[in-house]
Amino acid sequence: MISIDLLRNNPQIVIDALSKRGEENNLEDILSYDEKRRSHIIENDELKHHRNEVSKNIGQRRSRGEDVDESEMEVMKTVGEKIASLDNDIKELEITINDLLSRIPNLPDPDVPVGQDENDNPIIRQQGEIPSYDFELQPHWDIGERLDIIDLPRGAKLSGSRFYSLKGLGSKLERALIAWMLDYHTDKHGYTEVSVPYMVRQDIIFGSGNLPKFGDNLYHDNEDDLWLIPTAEVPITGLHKDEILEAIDLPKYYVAHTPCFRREQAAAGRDTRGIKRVHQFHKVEMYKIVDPATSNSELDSLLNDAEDICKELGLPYRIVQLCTGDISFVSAKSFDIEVWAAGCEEWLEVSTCSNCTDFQARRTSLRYKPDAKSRPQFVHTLNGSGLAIPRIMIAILENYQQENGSIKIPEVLIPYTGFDSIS
RNA sequence: GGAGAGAUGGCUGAGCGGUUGAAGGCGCCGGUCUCGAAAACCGGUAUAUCCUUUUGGGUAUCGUGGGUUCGAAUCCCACUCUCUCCGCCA
Repeated sequence: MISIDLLRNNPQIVIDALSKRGEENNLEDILSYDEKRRSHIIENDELKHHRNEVSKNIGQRRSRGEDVDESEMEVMKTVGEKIASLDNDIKELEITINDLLSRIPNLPDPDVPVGQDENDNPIIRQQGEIPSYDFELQPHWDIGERLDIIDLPRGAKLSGSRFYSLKGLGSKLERALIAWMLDYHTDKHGYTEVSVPYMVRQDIIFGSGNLPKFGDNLYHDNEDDLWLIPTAEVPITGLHKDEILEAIDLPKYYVAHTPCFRREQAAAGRDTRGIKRVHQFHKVEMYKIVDPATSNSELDSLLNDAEDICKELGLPYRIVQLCTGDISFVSAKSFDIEVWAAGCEEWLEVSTCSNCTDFQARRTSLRYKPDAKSRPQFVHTLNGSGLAIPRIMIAILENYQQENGSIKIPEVLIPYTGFDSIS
């Protein structure tokens, strides 16, 4: 949610920032509803003030045993009716304003390169050489079938297309990756591990910015009105909803493993083979709640934390900055990490690290007091995958192929897998 | 799923329908005292929103949403959540 104050006082700043994202919004409507709302509040507050005075006075006279004229109360009854009707108008205006405001994306950071779509995303740096192989490489879906560790047909039998099943050492590899990543971020990077529900209430998923605009991409349980999380970012954002933190509580670093559920309606027909784009996958997610002044440097360190995982696994990767047209709805500034998958010969997005500034904090009402005397301020929140498991599995399977058809396990994982190759 | 109890400020805990934004206690902040500290004493200590914006003032908020009333923390209804017991269950 962007700040209504900013929109009121500096509409041009908002318009310019949004136009860099290629967004057109009916900001004039919001401003006129806002003006109407405020004028109603002024009128209503005066009426309420009047009513409070008269009622208090009636009470005082009653307690002194004086008579109170019935007609006086008749007059106040009509005042009460007027107040009720204004209350109602104001509430409706606020719902309208809130709904319009909640559909406006975050404003991009001034540093973010201006562009239309992913084709305008600059590559910031590349780490590691793309290895060359003197034998023919297989894509992961062939490897997985040949080694009997990924079972796509049976995954589909259970749940339909874009679901997969793992088996044997494939399952163990998945489990090892999750455990290792969690340990790495908690031990080496100072994150606190949290376990959170995978289904959340509507207000929680609104807070992270996935509703109202992106409900199509989510699974929803009608029976109990709960939403399956598309990422751990959603419940972690909600963890401190409606709280006012102390300055010494910041920064908070959280890491969580959860499954992620995505309907991927918009991606129909894309990436249909293998486990690159699926409806349910595991992910280790990093999350930061920070002092607003520090959020961009916190983004750099978040990105480094995610990169460390790629480095430790020995996977070549590159950092791509998302341009204004490609950053997500909630983000002010984002970097993607893409690892090289040697078998299908493409760069796979395994993490997006984002500074969401105060956008989610506003939606979820998450504030802090800079010091004991000052008023509460919104914190900044950041999130990034650390990392998405299936795509990392793809990269490991494809990049660590050996000439004899086996897969070598990266050194750091062996204590977790208990084996050093899959054959 | 059944039965019962409860929800008040950072915490604890009062609150006959009428100066109750809310007693008392604890905590926290500032001050007095002190060489310093503790103790004691004095003062302050919620959030949102609107108007003025230096100061200040109005309104709303006692789980949430409705209702009764000139006036609701207090009465009525619905819902949510927490706790206890029974049942079921990984």
